[in-house]
Amino acid sequence: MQKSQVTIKQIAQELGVSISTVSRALQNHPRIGLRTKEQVFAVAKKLNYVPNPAAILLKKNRTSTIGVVLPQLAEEFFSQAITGIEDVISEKGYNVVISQSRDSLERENRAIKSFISSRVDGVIASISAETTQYYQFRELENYGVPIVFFDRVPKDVRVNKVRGNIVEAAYESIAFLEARGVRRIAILNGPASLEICDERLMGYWNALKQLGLPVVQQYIKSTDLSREDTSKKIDELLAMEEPPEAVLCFNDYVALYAMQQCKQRGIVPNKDILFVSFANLPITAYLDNPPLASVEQFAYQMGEKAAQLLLQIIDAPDDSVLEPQDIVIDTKLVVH
Amino acid sequence: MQKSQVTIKQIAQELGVSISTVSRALQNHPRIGLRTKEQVFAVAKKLNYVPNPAAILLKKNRTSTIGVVLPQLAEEFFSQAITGIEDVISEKGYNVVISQSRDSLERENRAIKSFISSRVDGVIASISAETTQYYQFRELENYGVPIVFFDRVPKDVRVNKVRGNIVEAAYESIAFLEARGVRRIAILNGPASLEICDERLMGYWNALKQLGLPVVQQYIKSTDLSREDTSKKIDELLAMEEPPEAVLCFNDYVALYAMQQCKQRGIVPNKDILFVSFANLPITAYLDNPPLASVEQFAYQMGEKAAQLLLQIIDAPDDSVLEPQDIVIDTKLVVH
DNA sequence: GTGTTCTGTGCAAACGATTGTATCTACTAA
DNA sequence: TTAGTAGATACAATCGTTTGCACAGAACAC
Repeated sequence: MQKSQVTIKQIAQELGVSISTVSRALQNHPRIGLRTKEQVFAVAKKLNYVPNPAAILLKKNRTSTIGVVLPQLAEEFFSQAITGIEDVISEKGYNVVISQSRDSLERENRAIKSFISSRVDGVIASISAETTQYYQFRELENYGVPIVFFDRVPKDVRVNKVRGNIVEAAYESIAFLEARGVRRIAILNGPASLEICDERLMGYWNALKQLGLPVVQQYIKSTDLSREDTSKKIDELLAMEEPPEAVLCFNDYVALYAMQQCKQRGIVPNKDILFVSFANLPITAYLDNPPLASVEQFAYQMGEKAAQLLLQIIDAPDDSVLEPQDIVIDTKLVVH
Repeated sequence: MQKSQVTIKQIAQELGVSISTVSRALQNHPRIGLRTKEQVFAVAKKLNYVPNPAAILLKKNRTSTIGVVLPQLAEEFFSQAITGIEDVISEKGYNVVISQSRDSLERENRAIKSFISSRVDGVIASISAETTQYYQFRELENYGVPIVFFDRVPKDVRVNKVRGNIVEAAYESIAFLEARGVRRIAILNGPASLEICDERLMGYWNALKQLGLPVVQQYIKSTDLSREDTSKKIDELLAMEEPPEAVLCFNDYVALYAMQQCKQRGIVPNKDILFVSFANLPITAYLDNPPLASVEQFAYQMGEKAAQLLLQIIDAPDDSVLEPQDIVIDTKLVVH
């Protein structure tokens, strides 16, 4: 039943040439004659030859596999990004190994360890909500595995990043609300360890100042992205003496959690209190009462860019020193 | 910067023993003395030794990698299933390579080819909407790669399957509607090539007969799962002289497409026409007007079972002949 | 006829681990 | 004392492929 492994040895035997000739022929080596090449290809096809990746890896030290670690696939943003990555990478003959951290540092570390032992050629990562230190990623670098971060990129470190223009998007969101006459605006941000949270805050801040809106310290909340924490924080906002008229949320999930909590408190979202968020998930199109507006971050494109950058680094000659790149992708505020 | 690969050879040198001793020590071979073992482990740890998977594969012909091909990760059902698969499989030291077919036969075939050339130890698949023939999967079997299908399993073939109890779920859904006094019930099914579509139809059919509900040929529609086709089919139903009072949909996405189309036609879903569907996606919890009820299919559990079955087959001794298994997981109708 | 330059091919040593068999030492039992 | 045995380790072949080097023959110029 089981096909015995076809090797170049068998091809060589069948043709009465040596295995080195076969190997070179299959690689289109210029020193091999045209006729020989044709014969080799014909026999290879006939025998259904599939090169053994292990042997190639052993010689070339390349797995043609890249590892991706991200919070969770169930978030459409990430599954779209994966699709972008896959499209770019599979075109170049690479495979993708995916691991979900589910926002747990421990899972993230496990994934990285597994990437090291399976010898991936590179890693694309979007860090977990718990991640504040990067020694585990440094470990990858020690093994010479290049890394590109996307969306949830670490701050403070010189690394390759692909991310949305969050500062501007946040600014734009606030301006959008201000144009509607809203003045008291809160922010339900994510964990402070993420650079993209700083950026949201910065855009928020800038906008408040430049547009002359009131800056209230208690309007600024950060959550660990869980439903529970989000509910708690929105409750705090609602309980204030002067609650905000609008909330800028870290992403659509946070907005949905918060909006549900509002409903439970008898407050009608987007009427009594307005919501604007990030991600612009396709599912929001099916909501009767989606966030007023959401920042489209072009996840697919981000995945593509990250993959392209990674491949570029992998393909760079070993002695070339590459400066870490910081690619910023423009976002777009979509009004629902 | 780049750590040179640490090999057992270096460990051997450091200790002044032979590489075979090191190899056996690392595998806890009984023939190696306790003291030697301890020393080997200590040095391995010190040098940060990571075994080279290629070399092991070359000898043992095992990649410790399994391939998963499914329609799309963005569907929460599938990302949940992946999570179940990952949890089971990573515990046994396996990796997962994921490929999305996006319901295209060509992409599915490409994924399988790539699985063959990367020598995965096994494959878990949920077939694309376009798939009607299975020769590409047979190809995998030719190479001795075991396959387990889940949810979207092929029909007519003797293969390993893990699937929901769809016949019963469909029956139950119809009974649920009948109990509410509904009599004219249509079905918006998926492509006929999928066994799970047959089963939906069978359950639907059985229920209509046993409950004495009218059987109308034009009430039975099948779609290719796309938004366009779904809109077209629901339009046909709405345009009938005696349109159905309720529609049983292939899954929540189909239901959402259909419901949106209804709205466009000025018909209020779940009031003018009722919807019941499959999948019970978490996102429906955020809808103001979700399908009236949805069949929970326990995707995570399905993924787990599929992974367990696959590992069991992989671990079975080569000469053992295994009967294909058909594992059925109970579903549950969740009323919203 | 001798050297030079191509072209086309083969030999054999890697890559890093596993594993059957051989070897060496020390100890026990007769 | 000596054969026998068990324990600990080493040797070397092997997995499938790549690749530097060697080599053979043909074509060409002088």
